[in-house]
Amino acid sequence: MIIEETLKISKRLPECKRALLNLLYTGNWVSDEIARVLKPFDITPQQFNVLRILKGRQGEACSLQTIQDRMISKMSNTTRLVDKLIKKEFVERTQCESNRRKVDIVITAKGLEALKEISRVVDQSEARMTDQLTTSELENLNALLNKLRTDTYE
Amino acid sequence: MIIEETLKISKRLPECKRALLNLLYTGNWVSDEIARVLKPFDITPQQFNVLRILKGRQGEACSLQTIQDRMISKMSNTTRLVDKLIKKEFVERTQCESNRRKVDIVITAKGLEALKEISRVVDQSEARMTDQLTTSELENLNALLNKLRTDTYE
DNA sequence: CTACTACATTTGTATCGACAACAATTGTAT
DNA sequence: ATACAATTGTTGTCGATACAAATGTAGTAG
Repeated sequence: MIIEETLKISKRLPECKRALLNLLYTGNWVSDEIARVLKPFDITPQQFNVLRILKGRQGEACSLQTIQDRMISKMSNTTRLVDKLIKKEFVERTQCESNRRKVDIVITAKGLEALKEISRVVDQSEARMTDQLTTSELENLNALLNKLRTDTYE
Repeated sequence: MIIEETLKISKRLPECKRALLNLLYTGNWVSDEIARVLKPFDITPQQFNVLRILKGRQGEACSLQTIQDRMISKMSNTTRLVDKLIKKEFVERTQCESNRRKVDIVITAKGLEALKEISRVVDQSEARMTDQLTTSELENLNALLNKLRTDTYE
């Protein structure tokens, strides 16, 4: 269904507005679905994202700044996001030795375990959401999104 | 720049995960930019979206439910979002005559005026964000996003 | 008419997030 | 060495948001 139908917009939009609208709408469609499957595990998409980032580091510690940089949606307050993960005992925080301004965040065994379990249903959900597109269409989509973000003013 | 580079992900992701990650990241990239240009006008993307929806109705009243349905990102509390627009005198709320459960929301002259002014800078921003893609690439992107959302289970 | 269900919005509450001020540490220039 | 700026993270505050319960209205079955 084209985006104007979905949002019941009467007149046809210029292609540039259509694309951005479609991108935002589809992005929300995806993140709502992810949030929905995460809900039973009592974890937010942001928290899940952080756990994945930490797992990707294979045990190596990570500063808040590094986490921030790698998050899908940048946050203004990573401290308190990580606090929630500490409360759940999914991560641990220690002061960094070499630079005492920094903190070292690492994922715990419990965090890895939880991540593994949650990833199963997220993977399923992700596969289902993309099953309308072939691999080459997905590649095409990736290429277009990358090109879109190539801002000459940056 | 490919998404793994941008988010510094070491291993190459399966195409399906790449696409969803890219979609979410690029969606945030767009909405952050829109929020940034709206900021000086002291209006949120959501509020701006509602004003555009109401303008699209050409003076015809709109219920909260209708607004909700047409919003890019669905909200759990449209009442209070509209309250903010009322406080700014951009919209007016009256009880619907034919069905007193509903409320009629209409955009005011002041709201239309503000929307017109704000739209100028938003249009510019939108044009700039998409200037890396040709019209046919934008059409292609739209088609892929539409196809992605074609969920067989809905 | 009454009871019951569905609908549309509002309100209460608890959490989340943005933003700015603050604190601690490190780097740098004189 | 001292002063100043930059980096990194934390905390306070306030507005935004999600979610559930409540309110008021409409439709419907008996």
